[in-house]
Amino acid sequence: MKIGELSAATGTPIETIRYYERDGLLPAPSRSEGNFRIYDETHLTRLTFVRHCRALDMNLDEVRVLLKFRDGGASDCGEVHALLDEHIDHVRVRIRELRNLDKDLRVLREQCQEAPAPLQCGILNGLSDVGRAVPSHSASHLGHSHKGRTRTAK
Amino acid sequence: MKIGELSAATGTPIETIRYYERDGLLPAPSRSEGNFRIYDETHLTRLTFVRHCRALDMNLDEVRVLLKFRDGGASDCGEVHALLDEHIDHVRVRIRELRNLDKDLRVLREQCQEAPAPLQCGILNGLSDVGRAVPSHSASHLGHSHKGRTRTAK
DNA sequence: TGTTGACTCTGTACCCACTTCAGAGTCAAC
DNA sequence: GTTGACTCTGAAGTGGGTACAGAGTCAACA
Repeated sequence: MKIGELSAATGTPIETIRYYERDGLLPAPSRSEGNFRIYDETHLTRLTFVRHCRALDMNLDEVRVLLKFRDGGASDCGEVHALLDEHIDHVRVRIRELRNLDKDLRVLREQCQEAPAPLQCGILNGLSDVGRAVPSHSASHLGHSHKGRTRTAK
Repeated sequence: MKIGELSAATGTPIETIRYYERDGLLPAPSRSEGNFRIYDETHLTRLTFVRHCRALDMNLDEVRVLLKFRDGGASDCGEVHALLDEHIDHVRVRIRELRNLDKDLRVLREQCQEAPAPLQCGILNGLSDVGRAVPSHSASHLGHSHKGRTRTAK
């Protein structure tokens, strides 16, 4: 299987596959005479595993840990459960943060329902207000609500 | 006001203030004889504005747009409303995504309640399953649930 | 006056998880 | 033999900062 086929089979951009190889998540495959990467079933399964983890928003370090367990690095899977539970906590914390954010944004939005001159706009003035405390909802170890990623395949 | 005072007054790391200046979000302030940056009230207000926007999870491009309106770049603030409404949509989409993620993670977690050998662990096997579709909840333009940021001040 | 220590300066590199690009090589089909 | 799709490597860019190194500034205290 060449890289394009693996890409299509897993919905992973080719560049990402090569990146995973450089990063040690995928073992370097054998090569054809013309130096093309040739993958087998084990690569397909492993890449699928990685992509499932990523789709569940795990970072690559977490994926690395799970891969180690998958490769037989532990006698039971208690640590797998712990990692997953912690990850679930991360996600829930982030949901709470974003809900608070949503509330703040709604309050801000209501400060200017009409469309007056910007100088009178309650939104812009609200954002400039030095006295008002900055809401700290997004101060956790969790990431943004912006910036695209995980564009499935090409 | 020197940069350390501005940092304390707004809860913004010094390096971030210099970064905003480089990035054009804050105008270059005047300098003291010893080449220290000297800020006034307008810098304080502007930086506060930027930090409020960031606390609401807007990206710097959105902040730039709002700053332009704030600087008098529009006759009414309809566009401010539009930007805010769109941002609120972003946040809500991300909340929905994360809820779906949470559901998927709970399902996965239930596939292995005991702690058997990793080879029998339903979680690891579930993640490896090539047949199972990768859930595409996080395929939007929105970001991660991981990776820390916005550490308020120092 | 000298020295300490807190503060500030510039410039560069690093973080994550990719993505994009340039320029070259490979290969099957026509 | 040529076309065009595919693949290769290596380097640089993305966002929004963070983390240095090494040098300079400055007020306070002895």
